[in-house]
Amino acid sequence: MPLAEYASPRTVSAMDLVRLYEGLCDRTRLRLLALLQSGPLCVCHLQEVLDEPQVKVSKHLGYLRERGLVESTREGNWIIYRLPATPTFALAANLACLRDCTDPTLHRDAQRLQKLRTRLAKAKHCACPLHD
Amino acid sequence: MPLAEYASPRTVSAMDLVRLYEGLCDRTRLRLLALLQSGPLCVCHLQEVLDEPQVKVSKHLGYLRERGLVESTREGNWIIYRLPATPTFALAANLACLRDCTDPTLHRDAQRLQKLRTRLAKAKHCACPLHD
DNA sequence: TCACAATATGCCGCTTGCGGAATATGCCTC
DNA sequence: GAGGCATATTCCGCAAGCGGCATATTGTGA
Repeated sequence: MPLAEYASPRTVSAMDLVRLYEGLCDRTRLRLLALLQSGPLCVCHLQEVLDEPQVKVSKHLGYLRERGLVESTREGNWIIYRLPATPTFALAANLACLRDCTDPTLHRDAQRLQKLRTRLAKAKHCACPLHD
Repeated sequence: MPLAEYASPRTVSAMDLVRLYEGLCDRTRLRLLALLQSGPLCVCHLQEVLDEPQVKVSKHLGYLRERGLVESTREGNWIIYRLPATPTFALAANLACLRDCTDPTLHRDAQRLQKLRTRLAKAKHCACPLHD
């Protein structure tokens, strides 16, 4: 999605930027954000793709949510995480940087997510509402 | 300066990005980077504009230098800090965000720097080689 | 109401960051 | 080479981040 499509104001305070960068300065959180760029996901799928313990994924998602880098909604037992509907310009710019990032782990994550998606599309092994 | 003028590769590793964001996620460091966008500066001038203790300024500059967000050269007694000659795309993008940032402190800093520059241009109260 | 599934929270130990006081380093001048 | 200036480094104490274990919360379905 080109940056111009984001309607949020370009101008923010310095502390807004600090909060953004606090969210971005961890490898696991960058992996989560990279995955969410392909669409909303529930925690269990993020956990499966990252192959990290549930508590670790949950805490990092909470950290991102506190700082407005992701949003979440509950759907039954599941909590769906997504990128904000109208991200700030700075967030959008850094998500674009993340898309350009050539990193073996991010690449592997993307592949694992794609496999997960096709697997769920065929045989619904998961009750997650994203894959009805 | 438009982003397109930066020749550095767009692609970096995830850890490169983490190191960048570690440098960016502090208010004092954002103030330093904002000031350096108007050109190289020695520590004493940065310290004067920020009105912060010398050790604090020096440590944050060291932190930025370790992560490649600034470069430094010694000139006699003075050490001149500047933004990298060829910043990464991600750094350039975030410096642009910083320029768009409307923040009272950043604004005050910019004004203080301008006053300092004109003062030094008139009567050379400072031996700093940047103002010969 | 009970068991279960998905997710979050509290606590602990470890590491890192941050600010400040004191001290060290490097360079210049006399 | 002694003294002074600009800057960096070393400790210290404190706060915050991070990972893991255990446990709590919230919702679902029988």
